[in-house]
Amino acid sequence: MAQLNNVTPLFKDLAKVEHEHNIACKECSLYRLCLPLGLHSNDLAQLDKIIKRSQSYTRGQPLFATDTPFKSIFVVRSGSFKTTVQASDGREQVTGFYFPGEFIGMDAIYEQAYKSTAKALESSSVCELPFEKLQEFGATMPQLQVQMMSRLSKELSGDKTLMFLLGKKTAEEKLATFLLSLSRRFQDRGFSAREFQLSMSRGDIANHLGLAVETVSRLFTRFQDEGLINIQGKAISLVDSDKLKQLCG
Amino acid sequence: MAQLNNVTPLFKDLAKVEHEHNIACKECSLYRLCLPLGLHSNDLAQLDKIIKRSQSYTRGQPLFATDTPFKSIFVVRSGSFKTTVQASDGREQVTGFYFPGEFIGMDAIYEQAYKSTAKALESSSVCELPFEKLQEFGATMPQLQVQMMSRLSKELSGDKTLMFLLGKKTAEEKLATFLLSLSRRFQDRGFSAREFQLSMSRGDIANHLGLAVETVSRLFTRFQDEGLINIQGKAISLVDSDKLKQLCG
DNA sequence: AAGGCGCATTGACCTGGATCAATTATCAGT
DNA sequence: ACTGATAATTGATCCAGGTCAATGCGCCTT
Repeated sequence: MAQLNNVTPLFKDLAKVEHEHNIACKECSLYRLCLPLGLHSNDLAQLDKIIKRSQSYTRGQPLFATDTPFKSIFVVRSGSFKTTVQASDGREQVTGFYFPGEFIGMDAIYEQAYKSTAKALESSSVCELPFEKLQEFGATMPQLQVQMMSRLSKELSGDKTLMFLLGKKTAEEKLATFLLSLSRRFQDRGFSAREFQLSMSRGDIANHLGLAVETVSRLFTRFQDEGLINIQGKAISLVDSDKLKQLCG
Repeated sequence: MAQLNNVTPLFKDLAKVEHEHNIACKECSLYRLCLPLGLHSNDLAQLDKIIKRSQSYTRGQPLFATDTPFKSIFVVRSGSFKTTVQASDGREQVTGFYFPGEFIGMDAIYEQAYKSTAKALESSSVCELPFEKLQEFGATMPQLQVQMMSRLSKELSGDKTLMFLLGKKTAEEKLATFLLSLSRRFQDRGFSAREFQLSMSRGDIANHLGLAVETVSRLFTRFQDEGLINIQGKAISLVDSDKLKQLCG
């Protein structure tokens, strides 16, 4: 329950020590989730040199904006981010939420410009990977290229799943799926799969799932009434994740 | 109007000559849309050797099925394909349509298994790129890796756009956007942006856009009544693409 | 040319979730 | 501790687009 009331930024503790210091990749607590995985240690040392480490962002601060030139890919170090695409009429779609070890900005490689906006959801930090350097290194480190492609492919695969969710699932299924996806990601990062903080607003969740805020709010209440979850503000606890799993469709 | 009544497979003529012969990449009419773009000619010759060329598929025939091991990426040579993701309850989402020069199967790299199904929409052919070989070559041809990443990134970027469409657009906006996207792709391939054949069924279109078949059918009729398009079966002609552009939102 | 089958169209009706509106929490800043 | 702003909840109503049902149209097969 202590964790439920913990209002410090998500994952802060995970990278607490490293946050202020320029710790090397191989000492980083995110190592096994991150890009360098599988590199030889001399290659890793090389990579280490080009990474701009632990840049900090506060809640709402943009990591990059739409239509700015592409320079770097970012890896979340601590905290969390959201990405959105906008239409000229102001409508926008939250295309993803990003947690430590996840990559942001890969969809900009082709156009050589960011086609989305990334914003911090809380106090967060990233490692910046200058893409040009990454390419240079790739020439001598095929393993790095494989890793990069693998990452791109993973996001692609996730996007297809999201397309299914947006196109075919009901509101209930959407929200259940979303909660379990978060749960799994928290678990992968060594946190409780049962209790965590939602760093994004109800509005962000609704937008991401193609729903209205009111619908999300009502569903949270209903899920709680039905004993599936326990939610209080940003603190959520998955009481019956089996039932939740069934609701995913 | 002749083209409207042309019932031969889409793009057949584009790759007609090459279709039966094992023509080299640099002689291929799709060259400027395809992977080898930007490779040095000796690298290209190498690549040429590993490509399994012009395999043919008939309407409805699967290129690969969900959960089969990942071996190759495919490039459409002629005709067209659709990809779908399925849920256990039978629901499925058409995640994309693919035309000559476009890549299929890139979302399988990470999982090392296809997580979607690809089916030919008409008589079609592909070039198969064995991924393992592609990786080997990548070690000595950084340019190839860049191309691959660029491709992956392009699809990623397209998927985000599709997410916006699925999550935020009205039925009318969805269909208008879809038609113009097709139009642009036909144009890129040297065909008329105004008149073309829809190789996919109304059902496929509806599914892809997160709509019911009936809605798509009604919209086609309405667009025609309003003088925006001319449609007769699979043959469509964009009469007022400016107005159509306005409808995209 | 007749029958059959899948696809497409059209009409009538219904509903899940959006929208509108009114409170009520929550929280950041002083 | 107070306060204004922003986010979240809850209720009432509405409508875009889904569902159901009937019919029409190619197109293939014999």
